[in-house]
Amino acid sequence: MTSLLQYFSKFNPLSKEAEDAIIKISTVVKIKKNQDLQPIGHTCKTIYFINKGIARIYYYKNGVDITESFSFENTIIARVESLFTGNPSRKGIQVLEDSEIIAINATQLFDLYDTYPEIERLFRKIFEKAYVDTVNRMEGIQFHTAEEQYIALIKEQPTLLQKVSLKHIASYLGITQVTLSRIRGAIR
Amino acid sequence: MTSLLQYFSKFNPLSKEAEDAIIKISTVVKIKKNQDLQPIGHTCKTIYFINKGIARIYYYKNGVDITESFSFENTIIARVESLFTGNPSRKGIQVLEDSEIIAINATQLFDLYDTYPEIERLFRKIFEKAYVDTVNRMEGIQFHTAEEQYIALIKEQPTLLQKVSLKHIASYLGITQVTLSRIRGAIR
DNA sequence: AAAATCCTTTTACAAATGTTAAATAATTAG
DNA sequence: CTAATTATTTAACATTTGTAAAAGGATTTT
Repeated sequence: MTSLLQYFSKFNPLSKEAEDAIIKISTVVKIKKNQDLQPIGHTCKTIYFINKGIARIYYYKNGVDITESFSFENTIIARVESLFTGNPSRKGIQVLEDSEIIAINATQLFDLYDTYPEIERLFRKIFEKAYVDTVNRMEGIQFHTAEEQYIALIKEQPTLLQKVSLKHIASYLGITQVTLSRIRGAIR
Repeated sequence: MTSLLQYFSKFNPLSKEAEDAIIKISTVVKIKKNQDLQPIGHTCKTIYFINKGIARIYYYKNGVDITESFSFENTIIARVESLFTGNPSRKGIQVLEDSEIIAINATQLFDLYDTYPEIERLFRKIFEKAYVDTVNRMEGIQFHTAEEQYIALIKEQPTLLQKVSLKHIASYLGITQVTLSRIRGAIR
């Protein structure tokens, strides 16, 4: 759990009691490549922290597998559109290599907010940052070409290319595999 | 300020003292059509609530005016990618008709978080909802055609069409005016 | 090691969108 | 009210992206 506490301390340092309270509602999960951490259709009541590995949020659009986002080591992953609304999610979380994940029980976490304002503040800040990242990514999607985005992606996340299949990267960029292949060809 | 307090109460009812504390750091602004509420380049230190009117967040991409989002009566508008990071924003907020806006001083608001955990909770919930809306909109942008989005837009926000020029709607949808005209022609 | 499966690239063609310019419609300013 | 400006539509053509199918690589399974 050290990496998790270290991650937290970057947002909002916690008292020992608050740290312990979070650890008490968290479990470590080991999960094999290509397995679902959470299946499509369930209501999200867990916030995950990736200790080791890579995960993606995905869903099906007209029968086609779409990757909504990737998450890397030492980051949080959650389907917020279910977590914050209580609605079942049409999205699943899948692990793309053998991974070690910390699962934080969100129901119990939200209860802790009443006792520990510092925990509420911590997660407020964590999700504010995630919100900002999402706004910035939306700008990318909407107003940059697929080629610009692909170039930015391999610059900012070079490991992604080695670990994730191109079809997932293509759907993440909102284009087909064929178009991504063409872009790769054009760059060379 | 009644409408603002009513808006708050839907997220997290406040004590009288907390309400007063927020009112104390808020001012009412009247602003004429097409004026900037906040210009491009400034660091966002204000959260706006639209009492009356319509506003949009916009910026320039290769010299072209792009609408990132619209906001309607009885909603909050803020450039979160500046508000939460302290970075200057490349985006501006413009009003699209004569409007009445409540401006909440964000610096002072964030200070209130220490004294009033209920206020911190209120804005946590407000921005959690905004985050969810953004995630859902991103899904729309990336995986629905412009025509699907336009049809959804006029269904969900029929007033938009009467009040906003088509070029703003086009850039909001990530397409050119010409393409939007074709879509409108095809629907008829 | 061979067979089977999955991933990636390539090709040919179709469909959608962008660009530029002109024509028409609507709105604003004097 | 008219002129000027701005907004919207239409047209012709170029470019991009999608679709479907096939071929070539790579990886996994038996």
